[in-house]
Amino acid sequence: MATSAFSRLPGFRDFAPEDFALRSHIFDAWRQTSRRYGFLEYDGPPLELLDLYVEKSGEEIVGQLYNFVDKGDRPVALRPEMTPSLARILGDRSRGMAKPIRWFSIPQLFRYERQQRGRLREHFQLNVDIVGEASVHADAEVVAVGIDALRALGLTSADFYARVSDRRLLSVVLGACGVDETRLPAAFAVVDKLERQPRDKSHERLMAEAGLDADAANGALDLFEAKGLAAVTQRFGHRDDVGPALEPLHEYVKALEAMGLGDYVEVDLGIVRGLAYYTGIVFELFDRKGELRAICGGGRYDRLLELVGGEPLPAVGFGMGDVVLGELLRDRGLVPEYKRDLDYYIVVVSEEQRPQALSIAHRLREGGARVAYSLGEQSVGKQMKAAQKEGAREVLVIGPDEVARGCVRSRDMTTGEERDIAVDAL
RNA sequence: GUGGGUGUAGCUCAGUUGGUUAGAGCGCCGGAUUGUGGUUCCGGAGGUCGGCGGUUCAAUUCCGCUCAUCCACCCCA
Repeated sequence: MATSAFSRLPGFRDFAPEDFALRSHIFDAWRQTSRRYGFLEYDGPPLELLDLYVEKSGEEIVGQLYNFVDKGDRPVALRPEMTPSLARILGDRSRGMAKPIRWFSIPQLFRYERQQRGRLREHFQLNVDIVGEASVHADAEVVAVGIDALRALGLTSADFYARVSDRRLLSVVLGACGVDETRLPAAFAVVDKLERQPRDKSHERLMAEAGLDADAANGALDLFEAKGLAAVTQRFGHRDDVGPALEPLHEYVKALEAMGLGDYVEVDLGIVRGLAYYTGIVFELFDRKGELRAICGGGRYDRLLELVGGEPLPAVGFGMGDVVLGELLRDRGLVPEYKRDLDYYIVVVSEEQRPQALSIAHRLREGGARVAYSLGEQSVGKQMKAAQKEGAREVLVIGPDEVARGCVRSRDMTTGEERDIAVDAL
């Protein structure tokens, strides 16, 4: 493979028109869906102070950031996610804003990691957030946007589904299983890994890291493998701590069912999500075949705004990346065929007619039409070929005869039909 | 960051058990067709066989390193 002296940085993409078409297709669906729910679009700078990320995720995340010291000696980083920026932006102005705040954004995000399928060093992510509303209906609304954004791209419940959990419920269930409060973070980490490691390994870790005995660990694993809320309700529903903690998820699922999105939702307490700032219901969208990484992930983060120095406001949101989504659309044959599209191609028979051709082209363009013509001197046959390649729907031929008669010869490129059109009628 | 697979034309891939000028299809450019596209036919351009080094009379082929890419791990925004 011939490599130019300036190769593309690993994990970064070029978007030639064919690639850009898919990107636009995805962005259009994201924007239209978000707006249908009343969300407003915003953006922030791609470069932020490093501390914004260290603050909420801890020092260790720095290893995955594109960070450097700028010329003003400020430690800065390319944004790896949007939520901290959102929290910062709102921190400055949320006090004066009507609640709930419904905002969305499509930022390009960066992370310095080894790339793999569905995971690059740069991607675009739809971020949808509701700030200032603690009701579970905000949680339901947000996940509904995520589901509908995918439906807008032609995906159905046969292609993907949401797995939802609630960290508060998970905490009390683990407590009921016998996990000591101080061991909860460790237990969360084991639960997060449940699907990616064999059961006996999880069992071992629950004992070693979460402090459970063999029976308790088995009981907990049975509970998580059962999915759904039934097993938890049956076993712990009567308890004062677990019983009430089941309510939010029940209401959440009921709301989504009322929207007609019940087929898309499955309760699965094994969904934890890595980020430390989530405080309540969390969810991830996966392809049904389980071939790809999570398409989307989010949840409630009621303390983040305060943490970043803003007004204490409850919040819920998600991020949906364009990379995994693009893979899924490709796999399901849902990428629209790329085709060039032009309203008119003007064929100039000889150079004497070029001024008339330019005049017509300009008039048509002012009317909003997409118009092109050969920029060099070429045979009519060549120009026809070019018109075909550029996807022209109609060709306007202008030669000495046409000029003499004050018309152009129009050819419909689909039917091949030709007719004269008076120049004034264009 | 760790381990493994892969790397031949713009794209998808043949091929070379180490031996003169490395091939196909698609795409691109030109011609048949100097006032009419799609089809067809003919022709052409395009490759330091990812890079560097080693072994050899000879390396695209074997070896080492490196880079890129893919998979698993790690991590997950």
